[in-house]
Amino acid sequence: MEVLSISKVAKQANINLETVRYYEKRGLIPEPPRTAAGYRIYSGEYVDRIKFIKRAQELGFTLDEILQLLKISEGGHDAQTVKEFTSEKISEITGKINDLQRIKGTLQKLSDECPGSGAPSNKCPIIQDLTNN
Amino acid sequence: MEVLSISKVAKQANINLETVRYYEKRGLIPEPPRTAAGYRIYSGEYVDRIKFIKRAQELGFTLDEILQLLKISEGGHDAQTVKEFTSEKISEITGKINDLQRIKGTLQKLSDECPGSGAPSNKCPIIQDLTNN
DNA sequence: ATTGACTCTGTTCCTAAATACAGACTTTAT
DNA sequence: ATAAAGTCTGTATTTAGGAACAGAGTCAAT
Repeated sequence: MEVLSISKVAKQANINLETVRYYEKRGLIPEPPRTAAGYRIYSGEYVDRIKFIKRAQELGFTLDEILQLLKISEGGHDAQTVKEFTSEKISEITGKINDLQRIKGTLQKLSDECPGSGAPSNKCPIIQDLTNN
Repeated sequence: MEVLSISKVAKQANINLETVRYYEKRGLIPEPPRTAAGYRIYSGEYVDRIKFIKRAQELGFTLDEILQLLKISEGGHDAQTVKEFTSEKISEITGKINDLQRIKGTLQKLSDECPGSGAPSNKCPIIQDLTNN
């Protein structure tokens, strides 16, 4: 298993070195083992975990929500808890997918209509996409 | 067409009143007409627009990105610009949808395995979802 | 064994997005 | 016509998420 210093893990995850420590403080990544001198020792799994965090953020999750996701996926919870949590998150995510698809559709239409022979009426109210009804 | 004061528009859009003015300053909503005394006069369309903004944020877009989305959808841009913008956004959105679907799948699996007869091995590394490969 | 590159903890600073406040005017309801 | 509620502009503060020091210790290469 590869061994990484904090600067290497940061570089591989394409994140600032200070942010790695910040995530540790937030509990988003486990405290890694240390060398005798106190240097943090990482493995590749940390890189994946950090990448997951960054991507989840881009998908609109806050760090607190991401922490919840990570915790629940690590097991050790009773069925009741898992059921409740997942079903709520799943419907939330389904809603996001839906809305993104609508926006995507609108952009597609906008693009298709655009080279518009001559029609200059390319006005596509994207707002309608997320108007619930 | 309904006429709304700033506090009403804020309430309907479920947003802080100050944020309405802030969005106006950022150019996210057009400057509304004013009464003789200088009070802003809104219509229902503003509510929709604000809701769109809030939701788009939840989908991971920044206010600057949302401004771009709104502008492009309002027409008046040359084909070249629209094509470039939309194709980039579309692929970005497609990526988001993809990743959300993966997370959703993992949560689903987690939930399904969970009531787990007796198996206490409900450990579902959600991180694998977004590990690009 | 000294120089340069890393890392440590702790504190400070920064940016985006929002929210709060101050002081003055306006409108509504009594 | 007066009090309460709403609004105005402009400035200041807050929060989340990070990024930047400062001062001290550590490691690797010459």
